[in-house]
Amino acid sequence: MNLRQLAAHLQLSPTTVSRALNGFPEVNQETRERVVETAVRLGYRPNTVARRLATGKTDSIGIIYPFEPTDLGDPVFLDIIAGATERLGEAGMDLVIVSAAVENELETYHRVVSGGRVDGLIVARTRVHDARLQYLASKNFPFVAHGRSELADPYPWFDYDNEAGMRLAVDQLTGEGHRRIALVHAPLEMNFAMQRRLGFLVGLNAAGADARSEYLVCGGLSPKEGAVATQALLALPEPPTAIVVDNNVSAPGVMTALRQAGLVAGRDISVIVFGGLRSQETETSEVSAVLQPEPREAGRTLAELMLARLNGRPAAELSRLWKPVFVAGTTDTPLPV
Amino acid sequence: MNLRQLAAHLQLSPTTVSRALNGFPEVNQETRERVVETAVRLGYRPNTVARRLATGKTDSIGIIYPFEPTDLGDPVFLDIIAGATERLGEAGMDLVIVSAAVENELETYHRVVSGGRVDGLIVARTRVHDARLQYLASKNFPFVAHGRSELADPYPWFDYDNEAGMRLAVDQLTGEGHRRIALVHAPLEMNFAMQRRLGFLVGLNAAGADARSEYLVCGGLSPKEGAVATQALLALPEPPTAIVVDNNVSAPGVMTALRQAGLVAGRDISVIVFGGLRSQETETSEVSAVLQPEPREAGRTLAELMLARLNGRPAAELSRLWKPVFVAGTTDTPLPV
DNA sequence: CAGCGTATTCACACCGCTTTGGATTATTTC
DNA sequence: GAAATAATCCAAAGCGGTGTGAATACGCTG
Repeated sequence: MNLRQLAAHLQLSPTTVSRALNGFPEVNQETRERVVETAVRLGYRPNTVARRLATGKTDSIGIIYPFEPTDLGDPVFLDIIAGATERLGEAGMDLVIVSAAVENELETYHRVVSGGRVDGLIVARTRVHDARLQYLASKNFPFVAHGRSELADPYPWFDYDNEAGMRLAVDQLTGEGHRRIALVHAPLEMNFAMQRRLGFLVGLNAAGADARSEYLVCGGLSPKEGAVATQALLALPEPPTAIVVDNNVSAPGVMTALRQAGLVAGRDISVIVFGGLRSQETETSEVSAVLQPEPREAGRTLAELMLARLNGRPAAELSRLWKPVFVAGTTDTPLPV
Repeated sequence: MNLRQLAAHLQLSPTTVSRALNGFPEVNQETRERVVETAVRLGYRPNTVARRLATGKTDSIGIIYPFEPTDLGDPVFLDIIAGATERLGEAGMDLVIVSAAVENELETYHRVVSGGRVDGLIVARTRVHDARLQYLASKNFPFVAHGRSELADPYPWFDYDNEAGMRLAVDQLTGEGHRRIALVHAPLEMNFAMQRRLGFLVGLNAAGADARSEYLVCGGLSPKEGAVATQALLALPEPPTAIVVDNNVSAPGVMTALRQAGLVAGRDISVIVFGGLRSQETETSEVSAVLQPEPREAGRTLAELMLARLNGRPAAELSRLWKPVFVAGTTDTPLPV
């Protein structure tokens, strides 16, 4: 049942039927009712693809996520997807997830953009210098960045206040007397890693502590790398008394490494995780954490920004910065004197 | 840069250019090379939507997921999406995620199917009598079910051997001497819940224990409901000595309820979780679990079945049953004599 | 009653690609 | 050398909608 058939059935032209269904003013009220009634009765639904071709809008926005074959992925990613899907659904749009191998990520962006598959893209895990954002900006293709980046012109983004968040963690630890504080951070090409690192250094400095270079280790973005980095820290001649992990993907690895070394977090060593651990709802020992509130809301916000962008709102107005909060757990304790 | 322009540039007809790019035989080798070379040089990419309209294939398959506004979702869902996206990406297809409020779920199916948005659907969390599957089957619309269901004709599905898996858990507990074993199960309209419940009853029976009706409680599909169900169990005049949780969504709630009651799993009460807990990689106390291996592989398998189905393989051949395994943790112990 | 504005409907081109059914050469066959 | 065959290429018709400009009918004015 397509438009032509429906029109024939009604003894009307396809044009009029289309108008009637899409609420254009220049159609007789009586006719419209007749059209709508018959359409419903015959179960007519416009073909999405045809409409897309005609209008040039795909009514779907994409997210290209670099699924690593090895790691477990970002535990909040699903929540973000859920929130975004939900908000987009309210606007009648779909979310298309495209998988990209890390090595040909940019190629995937080219394909998706020039293939006209989606009206806009959500870009996750921004990097300090992000070729993806630069590409999209140069093509003037609508996008929303989940995390800021170095970019010449204003662009829509949603981010947490990473520097302030990290300050919360460091201030907590220095307040407890810690001075030998280590940072297990994500690769520094990630924008959030740089910002959090900055907050870390500023926080240490404010407390009159010096940042030792051997305490700044990269724990990648996987549990395994987090574990390796932690083992290196523990093997130092003078190991840290506290560890801050700047992301929740490698954090499980950090915890595992500590456990394997026979250390109990909160007793033998203090740990604070930026982003928290998903597990904490289940366990007796809760990880002290800097939390971004409501990952699902983050997804909704990203979608909201996207929709606003597609409605032509200027990019300069489209940015949101969320303040993380510190949530006390049992894994940080004052340094014994 | 569209096909027409590219053709004009090459002084060829759109037909020939299309043929050349799509590898049809009736085009001169020399011409083909010239076309391909120019297409690459000019950065031509066919418009996905137009191609879809012309061919009638959307090259994307959908998953309609009932995102609950309240719960945290299925922790393995992301892995499944990741696996499916990955496999579909290898075949040049996209995964479209459509959000559906629970109340108008079926309406969403209607819209997506007759709107011609996708070539096929993955249906998650099948129910014993599943209106969604019945609808899709009646429309002869390609789908793959994640979990079996009552359906007249053969259909493609992927599932775990729920009954056998539950037997592993029950046999473990009865082997440890437990007789007062409770089951916190998902709503019984879910197919897996029925199957696991069956395995539970059969297992108890095989051990000569009787299944008390007050030990069979519904823990919904959310941590909160799981907690409520557990509290009810603990409040019984004769509380169980062991609990099996049939899903990992409400399991965190069960653990929380135990903790709040001052009980330590593995010491005061035994617990086995079907599906395991995501947290277990981080904690010293590991939950004893019946595990389905590699959720990411499940996603790949679902995609694989979908592709096979779209290639016309008969539905009868398209089913996969995976055997769960028991993974010992520290939350189950022999009953003290 | 010619003239004109308004309300309603329609014919047709178009979106960008695929595909069918020739058309045009070039090559082979007898 | 004519006919059959193969190799290339192309015009045009979709796919199923939307959007533009024109046609038709009606009522009203002067």
